[in-house]
Amino acid sequence: MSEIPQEITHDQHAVRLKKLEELRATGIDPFRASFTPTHFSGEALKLHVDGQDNTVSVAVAGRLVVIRDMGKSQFVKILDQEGQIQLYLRKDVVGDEAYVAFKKLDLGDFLGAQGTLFKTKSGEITVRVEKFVLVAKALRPLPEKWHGLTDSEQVYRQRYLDLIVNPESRARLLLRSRVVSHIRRFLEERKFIEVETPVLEGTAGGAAAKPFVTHHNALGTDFYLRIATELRLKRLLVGGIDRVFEIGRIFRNEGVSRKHNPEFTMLEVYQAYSDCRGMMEMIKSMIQSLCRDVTGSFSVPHAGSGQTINLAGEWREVKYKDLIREATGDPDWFSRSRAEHAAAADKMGLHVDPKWQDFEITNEIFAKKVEPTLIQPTFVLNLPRELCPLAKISQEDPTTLDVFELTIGGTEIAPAYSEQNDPLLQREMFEHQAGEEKQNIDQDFLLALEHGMPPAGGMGVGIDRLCILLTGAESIRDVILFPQLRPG
RNA sequence: GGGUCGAUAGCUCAAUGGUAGAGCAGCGUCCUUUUAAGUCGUUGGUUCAGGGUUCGAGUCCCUGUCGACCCA
Repeated sequence: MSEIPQEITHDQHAVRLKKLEELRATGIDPFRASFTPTHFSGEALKLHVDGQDNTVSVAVAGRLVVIRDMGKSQFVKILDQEGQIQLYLRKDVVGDEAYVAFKKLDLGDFLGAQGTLFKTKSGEITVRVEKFVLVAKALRPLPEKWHGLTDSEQVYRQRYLDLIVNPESRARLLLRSRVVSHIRRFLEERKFIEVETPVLEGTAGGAAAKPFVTHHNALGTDFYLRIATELRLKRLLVGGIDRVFEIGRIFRNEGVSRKHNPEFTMLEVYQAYSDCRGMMEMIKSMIQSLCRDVTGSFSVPHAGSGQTINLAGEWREVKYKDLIREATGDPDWFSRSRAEHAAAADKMGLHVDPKWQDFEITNEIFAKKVEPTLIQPTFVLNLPRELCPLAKISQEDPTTLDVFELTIGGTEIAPAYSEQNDPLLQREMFEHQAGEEKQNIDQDFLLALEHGMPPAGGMGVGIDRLCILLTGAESIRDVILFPQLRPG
């Protein structure tokens, strides 16, 4: 797109500036008017009693988004936080002078209006305006009313316009706030305590990801922006906070795509005396309560597959190794050599990096051939032990971990572990990490573990991805108010 | 990082290499229950930027900027 105009660049802007000057010439400062609404639009609409027109008086305020001028009367609509409400103005009610002033208003202006509620012929509850005031002038026009704003760049860069003219965007982004709020209440009811831990860290641990680096001038030190909150929250388990969570912004210095924003929001929850199983119950209850209380539906469309995701009832549980055996059609997959795995992966059309270790080849098959097919909610259990150094080893199969990955719509929504609390084993797991992706070792975290950490279940939930799932959005950018773009 | 596609009026979109248009918005008119209100008239363009080809470029070529999608 072209640059956002800063100067007077078109006639509509010039016309509005002229109107502003005219207002000021008559002693009105359209940016200093005071007005106190009594109700939001949604509240006002509920006050009308059927069959009793013009008995309830309200004062509402909002942005003028529709004008239907009918000569000596007008129907207009204003938009506030709760949505639109229609206003009806008559020349014989407000008076000649005020009516002329009203006609000079522009779409986009903020308006305060006081009047009584009635129902129109076609059944719309409307405010019959007695008094109004221009509370803030808009100097630039709104996007087109029917198509709204479709230019994706402008939608993201000028989100305020998107919110004004695209009701579906507005609903989707506001739903996110309700999701987060609901999660807080859900966890608080279960006696979890919300904390805030540092974004700036000396060691970026808790995950394998490239961090952003920044510099602290006074301390003369580089810091990393956190890539997970895990190691801080586990220190709090050590410190005696048995049920703890953080809904925190995480930063990863990696690609930007439909599924990735460099900063995103993750819920991490840790519960002492619980485990991976406990986390399974919790995530299922959490998501199902969101369906019940926030979105109002247990089924969501999945754009990629055309399927409908059903979040109700019990969710499938399946072991990682079984999924791999199924995908490769090889019941003895895990007793074969790296060379055989590489050949098989190649045959499946996958690119195999020669540097990869054996488990990384298998995991590529999982990522490319298995995960995308897991549309309905699926707990993938017993991941190979190389994949995460922070989880407990499974007792039934010591080559695997006591963990799950909840996958819905072909995307990982929440990984969870029975947390490793053996400090010696933890150190060993860190030091013997395999493969390309290695976590940094946080020595103070190991020291904390040596003081003793209760057994615990822990889980990370990608809030952005959860919102994509719940809203049927096609991109992470559609659930983030201001997604990252190249500076324009 | 690589590939494909895109950028034209405030917005949404047209325009065989040959005079840049429409709808909405704006401006002016008519209309006192409209629902994308309707009616009559009308203003508005550095076609993303910079080069090139051509008698002639919104259109073809090159470079760049920004975006979308796919791949790594």
